[in-house]
Amino acid sequence: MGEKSAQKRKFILETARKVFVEKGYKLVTMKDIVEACQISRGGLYLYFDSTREIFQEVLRLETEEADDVFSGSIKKDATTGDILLLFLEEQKKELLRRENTLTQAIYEFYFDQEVPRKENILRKQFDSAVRIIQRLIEAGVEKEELYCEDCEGTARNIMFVLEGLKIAAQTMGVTEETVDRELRYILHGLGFEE
Amino acid sequence: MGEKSAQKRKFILETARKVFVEKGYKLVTMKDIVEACQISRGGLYLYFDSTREIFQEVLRLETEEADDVFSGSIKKDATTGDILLLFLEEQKKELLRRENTLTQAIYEFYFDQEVPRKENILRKQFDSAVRIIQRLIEAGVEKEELYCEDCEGTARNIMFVLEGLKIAAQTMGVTEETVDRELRYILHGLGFEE
Amino acid sequence: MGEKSAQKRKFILETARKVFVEKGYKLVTMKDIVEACQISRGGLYLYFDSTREIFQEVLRLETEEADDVFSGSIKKDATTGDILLLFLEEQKKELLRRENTLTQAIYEFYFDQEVPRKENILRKQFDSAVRIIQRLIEAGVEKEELYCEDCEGTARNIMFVLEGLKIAAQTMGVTEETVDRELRYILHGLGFEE
Amino acid sequence: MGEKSAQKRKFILETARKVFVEKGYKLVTMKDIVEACQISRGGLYLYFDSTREIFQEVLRLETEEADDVFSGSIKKDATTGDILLLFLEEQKKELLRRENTLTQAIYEFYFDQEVPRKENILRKQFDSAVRIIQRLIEAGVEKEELYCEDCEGTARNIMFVLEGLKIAAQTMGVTEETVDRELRYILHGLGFEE
DNA sequence: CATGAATGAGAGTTCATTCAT
DNA sequence: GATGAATGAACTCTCATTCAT
Repeated sequence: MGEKSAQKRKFILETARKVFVEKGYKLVTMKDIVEACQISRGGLYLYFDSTREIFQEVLRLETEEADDVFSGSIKKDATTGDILLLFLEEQKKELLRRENTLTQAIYEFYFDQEVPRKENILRKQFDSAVRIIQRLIEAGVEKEELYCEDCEGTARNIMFVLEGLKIAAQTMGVTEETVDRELRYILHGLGFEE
Repeated sequence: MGEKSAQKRKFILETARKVFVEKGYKLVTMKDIVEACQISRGGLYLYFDSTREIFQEVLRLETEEADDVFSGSIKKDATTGDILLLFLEEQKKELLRRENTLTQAIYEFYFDQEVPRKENILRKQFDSAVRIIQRLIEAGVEKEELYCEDCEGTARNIMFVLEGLKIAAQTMGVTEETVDRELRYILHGLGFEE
Repeated sequence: MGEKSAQKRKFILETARKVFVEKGYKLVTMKDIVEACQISRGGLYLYFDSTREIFQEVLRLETEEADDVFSGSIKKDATTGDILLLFLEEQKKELLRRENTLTQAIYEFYFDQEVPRKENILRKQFDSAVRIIQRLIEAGVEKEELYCEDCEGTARNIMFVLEGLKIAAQTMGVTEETVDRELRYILHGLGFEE
Repeated sequence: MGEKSAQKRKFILETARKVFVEKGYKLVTMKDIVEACQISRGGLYLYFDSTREIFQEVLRLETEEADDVFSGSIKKDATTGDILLLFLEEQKKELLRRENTLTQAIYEFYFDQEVPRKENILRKQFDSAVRIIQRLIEAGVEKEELYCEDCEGTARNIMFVLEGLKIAAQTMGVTEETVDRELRYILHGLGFEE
């Protein structure tokens, strides 16, 4: 595939992303994507064979960028607590966003697939987030900003709460207050004084 | 559309439930259900007009039974801690079950729908569970079996963790140890000694 | 078939008539009639086997009554011209009525069927009307109220104009003025002074 | 829906025309047309969305051609009376034709539709025919070939007679003699000597 | 590479007709 | 007689996928 192709491929993925944001994963058809991209029906097949393949690529792009964003926010110099707060704030924003989010599509995708554990991006991101939080907490404990008995357990617990909030936000609706209250609960458990 | 044979209606709903367990919500077709029920194409339409309608009925049955189960387990005489343990054990079983669970279908259904907050069964069940856990904890605190500063907050937090575990189980896979570890973490936070 | 049946049969035909008035002939289904009658699906088949059969019966009733009406209006004592006027007035009313008329259904029915000439009610009515008009004109000529060279030809011509007006009313729309103008044209041709 | 192949579009319309000739308008299905055209089920939908749309296009073609034919026959040099005769002869042929005529379908179509007066092709053709006949008669009167008091009224009357003959031909059957007699009646009224 | 017409499988839906009760 | 549940054929419409250009 030449250079031009790479560009078009990118364009398709970006456009398809919008479709997935709009309709989730399961009900998206090749036709939907063709129409969104305004390309020819056959043209799409030159690049991808199925919505599954397209979604996987969309997901790959998504997570690559996500990693960038993450490391970006961490590079800033700040106290450990600040970083943790920043991270949680970021999660909150993501959580509450109803537009432009792939969340539902991602869940639907993983409902459908028997993805080998190792290749499961959702899992990889979850585990990586746990590790980061754990390190943040450990750093905070060291500096005596935070209190924590079982840093790994706490980190994991936080992530499960965030997952719980995320799915709740998508299925039952969750207000900003609810999220704030949960975050406060978590921080309080860490001996964090606002 | 009258009630026709209540028995057949029931049969259809039970059979459709299996289909939803198998395929989730979004990709289930009337044809899938017709075939699973081994009834005629037109026959299904005597009872229901759409998969949406069928799913809602399946859901109603499901939650009615769920309520029964819940109150059933509470009737037993036991210490507060035991009841809480029992409840969490129940949740764990439910969580880890990959067969015969409507979880994915329910999530997909609520992804799709703009359900008014008050009619959102998922939400109602969540809120009701929070209240029950809260009462259990309060009872435990009174009997000095448990320790807790903010019972309502803790109850809600527990439920979000459970939600997080549930969606994680469906999308990234979660082992029994992971669930146990999480439950232990929660119980530990309540000053519960195993 | 007992008495009760005859009554129900009548009821079905009267109700079916409304359906044919509403939808024409070709697109009426047995279901339409069942629903309009509020009887059971199977019940209708005890009386009739098809919409075709039902329509034929409706038509029979219709024309029987029509004959009555016709002879009724003729019984009055009046000058020949008055009777002719009365007849044309009646036709005009019928022509312009868009509600409660079987006209379209009848046309559709005869489009569909290869009805033997002798059994064709439309034709029988047409011919009978021609004869009546002819006699009226002849009577008028005798009394020197009217002028006419070829009474049969004129009578037939009048009927074709009326048919033309009728179909035009159903397909292109025809105003009262248009009908009046035509009737005046006809009467003028007969030397009729208003 | 683009224009796709104009040729195939044309082919579909021509084939569909035959179907409408055969079955009228109301009972024609997309399937009928698909089968007549021997194209694929989905293929037809690339060109048209409904039988209604197809019929409208068929009708458009039909009337365009009709206009051509009409102006064609008028271009010939001939006495006014000859042209009128020619026109009526044409109508007669059309009237008596039981094959290859859209007449029934057109009537059924207009039964079904609430077509705005201005867009009603049937009406437009009727009105246009009235004007043409009127002009022919006027020309004939001028040349003293014909006699006529109210040329417009007569023209309209002729058209209603023709309409009456047309619908009679489709519903009760009309012999050639009947038509001839009627035409003779009309011509006689115009002082036309055969 | 790219297009878009064409195909045919498959899902939705309606209804005539039958039949057990 | 009467009911209405049940069946299955027939239609509508959509879309994944292919292929000639």
